[in-house]
Amino acid sequence: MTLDTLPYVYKRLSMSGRRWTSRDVAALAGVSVATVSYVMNGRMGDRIPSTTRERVLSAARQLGYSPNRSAQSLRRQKTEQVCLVVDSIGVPVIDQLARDLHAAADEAGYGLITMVVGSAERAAKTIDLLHQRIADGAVIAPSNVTRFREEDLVELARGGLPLVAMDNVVRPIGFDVVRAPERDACGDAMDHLLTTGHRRIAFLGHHEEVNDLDARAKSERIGAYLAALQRHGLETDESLIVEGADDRVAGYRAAADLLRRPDRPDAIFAASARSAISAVWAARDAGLTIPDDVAVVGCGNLPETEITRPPLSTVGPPTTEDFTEVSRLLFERVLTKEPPPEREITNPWVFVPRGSA
Amino acid sequence: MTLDTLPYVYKRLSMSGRRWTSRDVAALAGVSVATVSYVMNGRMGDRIPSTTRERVLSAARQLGYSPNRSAQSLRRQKTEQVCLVVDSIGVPVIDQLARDLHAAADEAGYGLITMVVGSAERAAKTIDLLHQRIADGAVIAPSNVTRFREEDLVELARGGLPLVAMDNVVRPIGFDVVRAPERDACGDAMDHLLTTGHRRIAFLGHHEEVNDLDARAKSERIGAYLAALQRHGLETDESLIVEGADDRVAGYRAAADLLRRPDRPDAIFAASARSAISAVWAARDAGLTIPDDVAVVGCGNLPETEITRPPLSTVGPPTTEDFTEVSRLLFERVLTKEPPPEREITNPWVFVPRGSA
DNA sequence: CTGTTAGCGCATTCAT
DNA sequence: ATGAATGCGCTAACAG
Repeated sequence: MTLDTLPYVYKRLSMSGRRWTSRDVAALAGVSVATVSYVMNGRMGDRIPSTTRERVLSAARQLGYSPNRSAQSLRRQKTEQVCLVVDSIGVPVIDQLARDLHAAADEAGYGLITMVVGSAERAAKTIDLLHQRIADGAVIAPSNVTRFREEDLVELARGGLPLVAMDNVVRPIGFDVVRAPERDACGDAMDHLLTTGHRRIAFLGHHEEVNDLDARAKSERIGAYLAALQRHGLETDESLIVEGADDRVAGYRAAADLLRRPDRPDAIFAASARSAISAVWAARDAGLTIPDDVAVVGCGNLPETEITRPPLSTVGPPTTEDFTEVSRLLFERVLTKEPPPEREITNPWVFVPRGSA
Repeated sequence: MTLDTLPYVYKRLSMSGRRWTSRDVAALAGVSVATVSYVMNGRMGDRIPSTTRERVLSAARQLGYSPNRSAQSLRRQKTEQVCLVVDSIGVPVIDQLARDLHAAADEAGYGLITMVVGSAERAAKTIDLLHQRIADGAVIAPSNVTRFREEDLVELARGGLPLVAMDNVVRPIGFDVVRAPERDACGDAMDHLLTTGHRRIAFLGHHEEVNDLDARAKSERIGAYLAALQRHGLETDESLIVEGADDRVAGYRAAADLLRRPDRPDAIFAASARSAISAVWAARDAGLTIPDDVAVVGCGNLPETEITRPPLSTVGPPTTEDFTEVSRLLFERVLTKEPPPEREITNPWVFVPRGSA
């Protein structure tokens, strides 16, 4: 039976943009929808004779049929998708996370959808979508811009959504938490700078953490910076703290401005690796020697730290970033019937001196 | 009526991880599911008395109810999500695209899901998901790694999926196409290099385009490079063509290697802006002067081009990258009943000399 | 103003 | 080995 022999109604429908359903395939193949379902899902192994199977497959191919995902999800009570929630893309560490999670999803036969949450508004919307079961599980990734409230995550988990949060603040209540002890490692780096004689240390920060007092208190990086100054009996010079200097261009401009000043800093502590790299360039462009004239330290362990001159000293995971563990936690939750106990993992963060400080 | 007064069955269900449905809310509020639906969707404006509305809302809040997205999508025949298909994240131009599309989606009340397609396998899977109507429309973004076949896009569009493809090859058959005439602009840049006396021009390329002959023929950037050499009567020196040198680290290493050679190139044409920036660094680290010792040109107009020394000459859109047009095209298709005619837009690409060449 | 009802497209028991 | 029937959770006619 070919398309030409179809009743009129089908031809009409094919024109009207309506998509084919399993019923259409069944009709064309001369079988019932159940059989179509069996064949499409490869169920019932050999219980369907290959002639029938072929007939169905051919009918499906002819119509360009593919099962409707919404209907499937509704019926199966799962979407076979997991969701990665990040607050911005283009940050190298996020890219790595996406790659690792993607690999795990592929292996489990799951899809990965990424939601970029750049504002509180979109954060709320994303929480909502997660409640609506747009995915079978989610990784909530580190947030410099937006922070998710613990209670929202708890509620999500209570609703049965497998969840892994990468966060240093929220407690693991019904979900897993992966932490990175940034504060101590940043403190080590600051100690290093201070014990090697640096007294005017500038801070290149993210957006909100510098001016929003509440955020500043919570941000481990600027928190460690401020605490270290205090610990060593130094006053903080607010003019050395720059807001929104976490990307490459802003970082370069901020560093260049700082280094042009007569009372220029003798060290720069950058909250991102990208701005630290830019600071290295700004210093070199200003004719300064690193680390003698100005020392530079960044946060985050990018491969790029090894192609700067001198190599960039950073605070971060001891080796390269790796999120296979996070992915494992998520899929353990997603794939098992009974949810595992809440887990709390702390990944190492250390100060890695490489030459720029 | 509070949770305490619920029949036993409900309490049990609340423990078993089953999620509440509109029926549960209706029961708790003492109304019908229709009313719940009306209230939840804000339909029937004032036709629902506020007392009833409040009762429903309160019941929903009490149960932590939110409508099941799969059921909603199935019933409404739309997901209210659009999909951005990219081949990798972490590429600045993609980030901008995501931002612009996100803005448009927000405005239309749509969600944006991003699918990262790093391999042919995942490309096939993504096409499949699109067929399964995981979204109401999609933007297929420029692909250095994976290229989508025209026939796949055509089939998708024939199925009624609003589609915008950013591609220089596929024809707009049932969908819109946005092009960037990279070839001519790259040719201009090469002409500039060649007419200013450069004879040994290296090429830093993406992965496949260098070694896969078919891909090389299709890639506009290396194509323009090769054509320009030929046009000016120069032989191509394969040892000056480097594969997989499109990211920052690989670009740096490749450029450093090239510049260390006794027969080092007198110019570097990079297929990405990131590798061009790395090439600038490599040249400076090698003690070479740009553009006198070695000229550098990149592809793609990043803000960063203006913080290199000297500023990076690039091939790309005349101003900064902007994808509001792409977003507009998509949502015009998504939001209108009758699909607009196929549109084919060509965005300008030019050679912008800035100092490095 | 609100309840009843009929599907949306699919997977799955239960018959045969 | 296959078909008929049921319902996943929701929306939207239609009735009242």
